[in-house]
Formats: sequence, C-alpha cells, structure tokens
Amino acid sequence: MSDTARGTSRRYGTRPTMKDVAARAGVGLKTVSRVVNGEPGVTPDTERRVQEAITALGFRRNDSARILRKGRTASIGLVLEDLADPFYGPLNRAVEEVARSHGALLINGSSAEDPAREQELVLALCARRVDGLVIIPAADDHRYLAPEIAAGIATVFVDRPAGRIDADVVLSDSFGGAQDAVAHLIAHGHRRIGFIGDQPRIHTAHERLRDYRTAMAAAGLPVDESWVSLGPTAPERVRSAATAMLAGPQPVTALFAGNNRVTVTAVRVLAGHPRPVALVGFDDFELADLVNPAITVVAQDAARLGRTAAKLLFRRLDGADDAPAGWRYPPG
Amino acid sequence: MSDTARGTSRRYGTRPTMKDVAARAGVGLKTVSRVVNGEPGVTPDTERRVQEAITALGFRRNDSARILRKGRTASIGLVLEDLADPFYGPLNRAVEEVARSHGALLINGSSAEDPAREQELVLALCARRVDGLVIIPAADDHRYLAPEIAAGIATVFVDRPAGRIDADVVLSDSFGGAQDAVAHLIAHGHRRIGFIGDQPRIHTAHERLRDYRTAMAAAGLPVDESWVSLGPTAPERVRSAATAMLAGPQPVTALFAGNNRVTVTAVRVLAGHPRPVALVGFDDFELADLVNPAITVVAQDAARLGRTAAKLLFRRLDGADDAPAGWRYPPG
DNA sequence: CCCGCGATTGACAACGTTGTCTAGGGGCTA
DNA sequence: TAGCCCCTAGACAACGTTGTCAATCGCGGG
Repeated sequence: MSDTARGTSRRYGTRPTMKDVAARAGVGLKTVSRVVNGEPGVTPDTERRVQEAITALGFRRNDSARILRKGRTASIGLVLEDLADPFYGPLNRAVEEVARSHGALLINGSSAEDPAREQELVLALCARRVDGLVIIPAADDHRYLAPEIAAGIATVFVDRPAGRIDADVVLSDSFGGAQDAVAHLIAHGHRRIGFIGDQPRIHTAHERLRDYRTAMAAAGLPVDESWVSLGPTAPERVRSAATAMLAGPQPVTALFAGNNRVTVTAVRVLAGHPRPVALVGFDDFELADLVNPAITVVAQDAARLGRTAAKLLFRRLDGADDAPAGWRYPPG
Repeated sequence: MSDTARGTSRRYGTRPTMKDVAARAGVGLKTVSRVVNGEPGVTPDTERRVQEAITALGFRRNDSARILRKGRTASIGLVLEDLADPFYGPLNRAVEEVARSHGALLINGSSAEDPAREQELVLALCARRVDGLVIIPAADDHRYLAPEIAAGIATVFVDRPAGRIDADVVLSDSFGGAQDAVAHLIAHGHRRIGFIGDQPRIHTAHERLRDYRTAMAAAGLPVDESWVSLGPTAPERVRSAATAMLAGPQPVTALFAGNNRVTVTAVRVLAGHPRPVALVGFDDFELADLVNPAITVVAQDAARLGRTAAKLLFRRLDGADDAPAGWRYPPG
C-alpha cells in the first residue's frame, strides 16, 4: 500500500495525518497546517480544497505532536484526596471552569491521603508536562517538587499548606471558624465538648484541634484528653470514638466534628443516642439544615477556594513572577 | 552557550533531555532511554553513571514525546454533566480507580448538559488521542463520534444510551426502580402523585416519566397533567413546579422526584409546607435517611456504574472486539 | 591462534506537528 | 517597461522520545 493511498483505504486504528491531507488536496504540508489552525495567507480556493480533503479523510489534528512541538500542553493537573468526597465536588468544578475559560483541560487524580501516592501522581503529571498543578496536599514534604517548579510547572496548594517548599497557597481561615464553632457550643451552656478530627498528619486537623483547645482555654474550660480523638475518617473509627466520648462517667454533651466525613458519621451516632447531644461540624453539606438531629455547620466556600487557586495558577502561567504568597479566606 | 552546556547552566523553563543526560554521562542517547525505561542490556557500571547524570540534571522523561512515538497516551477521558453533582462523585472515583489500576490518567470534563459543549469537549479529548472515553451523554446524536471510534478510540456510554450510533452502554435499571417508587407511594394510600423530572431531552427523565405513567396506569389511577413537570433541575424551577402541584383544589399528596437534584429542592419545599407530603426520590444521597421530613430514595449504585463502564473500556483496549452491548443494572 | 557468538552500545530514522526561511507570481509605481 | 514589494505557498528542520539495526568487544571452543 503506497503512502498516499492511506487516506483511501485506511487500516483500522490508523489515522490520516496532515501529510495525507496535503497529498489529497494537492498542496504542501504547511498549507494544511495553516488551514487547520486558521492562520492567514491561504486563498479561499486553496482553503476549500484543503477543507474538502479534511472532511473526506476524517482528519483530526494530533495534539500529541502539537504539544511536543509547542512545549505547552494546555492542561493542568488537580490532585485531591478523594474525588468522591462531596467537599471536593464544587472545588473540582470551579477549577475545571477556570481551566476551561483558559482553553485548558483538567487531569484529575486522587491521592487517597497517601503521601507516596500523591508524589507518584504529581510526578506522573509533571512527566506529562502539565502547564500547572493545583494540589490539595496529603504529604508534608514537597521538596520533591522543587525541580519541577524550577523547570516551569506552576504550582498552587489549596486547603493545606505546602511542606518545606516555597509556593503559592490558598487556605480557608479555619482558625476563626473553629473558634466560632466551639464558642457557639459554649454559649449554649456546654462545658464538656468533644473533638473528633482527621489524622494528626493532616494540617487542617492539627489546626482545628489547636483552635478547639484555644477556644476552650479562652472560656476557662478544662479539656479532658478522653474528649479528643484524631484519626482516619472511616466511619468505624469515628463511630467508636464518638461512642466512647458519649459513655463513661463524664460524657460529653456536645461534639465538634473536624470535617464533613466526621460530621456525617457523628450525625448517625447521635441519631441513635438516647440523650440529645449538640453537634457542630466543619464543612457544609447538602441539606445540613434539614437533618435530624439538628446540627450546626461551619461552611467553607470550597468553590471559592478552587476558583481562587486556579486563577492564581493561570496568573502565574501568564507570566506573573512575584514572590509566592499565601491567601486566606474566612469560612463562606 | 553550547548545546552540551545546557545541563550545566540551565535557562529557567528549559529542561534537560536524554541528549543532555547522555552527554553528561558520556554515553549514547539510546542507553539513557534504556536506563530510564528499565530495559535490559546495560552494565551496572554504565547504569550507575547514567543514574548519576539523571539525578544531577534533574531529568524527567518528557511523556509528550514518548506518547507521540508510541501512539498511546495511557489516558482516558470522562465526560459528565457536572463535576459538583454528588451523584457523579462515586462514579468519577470508580472510573479513576480502574484507570489507575491500568496505569492510565483520567482527564475530566463537564458538559453542563449542553450537547454542543459535550461535543466540543469530546472532540478535544479525541485530538489529545485519549485511549478511551467514558461518556454520560448530554446530546442525543453521537454520529460525530463515529470516525473517532472507527479510528480506534474505545467509547463507553454510561447512565444514558448513545444516540444514533452503535456503542457500548452501561445503564442502571431505572425502570424497575421508578415503578417500585410509585408503587410504594400507592401502597401507602396515595392517589394524587406528582412527578418532577429533568429536562425531557434527557433520556433518563423521559424514561422515568414513562415508568411513572405505567405504574399509575397499572394501579388504575388517572394522571392529571398538572401533576407532571419536566425541566431544568435548577432550584427555582423545581420549587415553583412543586409549589404549583401542592396548591390548587386537587393538590398532590405525594411527590416522585426524578433525580437527586430535584429531590433536594423538593425536600426544602416540603419542609416549609403545612401538610405532610410523601416524597420518593431517585438516586440516593448522603444522610437521606436522616432528613426531615422523612423521604424514601431509590438508590442507584453510581460507583458500580462507573466501575463497570471503565472495566468494559479497558477490556476493549485490551483487544476485545465483540459487538457493542448494553448492560443494565438494577438499582443498588 | 582464529572464528563465532552473545552481550553491550550507539547511530539513525520515525512519530506528526509548527516555526523559519526562501521561491515564485502578480500588481503597482516610476 | 523595469524594478519592487507583497502575498501565497512549500521545503526543511526541529521538538524528545523509542524501534531497528549495525558495530564493537570480550571470550570460549575448535
């Protein structure tokens, strides 16, 4: 089979290239490129011939080659903990919308809260030469990213700070939120307040625990260590932690849940509990105002976090090179 | 600056290539390739020298070039309606997990229920030469995909069938579910049951309306056309539809909500309604069992849909070429 | 001592596109 | 009518990698 015959009788899985289009239209390769990219310098008649060949062959530009040649992939990576976590849904969408408005595609991956997996994923994205990265970090050491950032991959961290590296960070002000949450419970007369949070390795968990202690101390209330539990947000762990706090001689009368995963399980436990127990949860979730028993939530505007981070990323890609900065937002 | 000096004093944004590594290690280009890819035929001593050069220069393979050369991108695309919709979270994650287990990355995009945007997005993914596509279609005509599928891009449709094209489809059996839902309400003594669904253009909306009518007819109940409302799932639209059905001389005593977006708004309307009104919603959602007023949900196993679709996709990529098939799953 | 063979290594082309540069043709001006 | 310039068009190299193939070396056997 001759080269120019490829367009006429194509093998399955073989696609026509600009060369095939050029041969069929009887023009040069570069002219096809010009037509495909809408570049000027092509007469209407030539353009028509090329378009006909494109349609006849079913040609579609191979962006892999284009990317190699141009050096830009027009894609960004988003690494978060779990694509199925409803907290990240709006964030994910916000990032995608900003990417889309800049003509970029979004490559998505879950770290499953595993630092090794985060690194593997991030480096795979770097090998793909994504233009930029939005990372909700699971790891606390990101020095492995330094060469990539130096090589030009813009990087923005969201929700949790970067570890041991200088980079842009967009955080929500969980400090104020956590304080308000605990203060809210204290104002309602609670004295024995439990805190159930995420794994201590995770920055926000650490931060919220600290704020819980600060708020308790500010009200002159003691904290019994049996009222504090950090760990994975798996339902079983949260359930047993909550059950333990609700039992015993000095049971808590209120709970502060460190994130939406914890809150959901806590609601379930409290729904089956004989005494009423107050609950304040970090992170809003759908219909939070209508669940029974009633709960209070500290809303975080996840969409804004994502939008801010993505916009910052594209600002960097457009050439902004001021020093990396931290951005804090109050709870939504 | 000479070519070989690139590794020594790199310009910002310029990365070392295998050529640079080869020059620094004093070996040939192909030897570097062999080391990077763990191919045999390299002495330990040579390998060590190459590894040192790689580390010293901070080399990372450029997958864009690799992709161009190999013809496979090791990535798949997932197109759905809205990344922020909690129904798609578990589906998204399931697809990602299967992709990951096959060493592929996931490119994600939202169609926003707009056929034109779906097509634009899908074709952009085809231009990137993704190995395969998982699509939750917004359009009802997918003939535009035929050339791409013929060219070898494996495609699986999920949740809704493909339009005017022969392709693999994974559906949940909404038929049984919708019938059960309406039968449930009838069994509880309801006679005037309203149905609020998604836009009629959307296959599942159409299907559930049909099943609603079937179930009503099976019980010998008439359907007043004022009890039926299809349209966008925006809260305002759903709210006004529900409010209208609950007013008037013959108000409905129960509602069947066609998907999770509708259900959420319906719950809100009913929470503010003086009379108790029963509600059955399609699609499960978190804490559905604890909202007030109480509701019943027809659960769909979105994760299973996604997992099934992705596995089917990779089976195709591994060479399976039996005729496209439809797969139906009962509600989870 | 020479030949052959396996192991190691590198030169070279190719993947499909875009940037650069040059050639040719036609119209306009002096 | 000669000279110039602009507009269209194509030839060619390059992006960074991998597959193919040939060359070289060391070593064992005849």
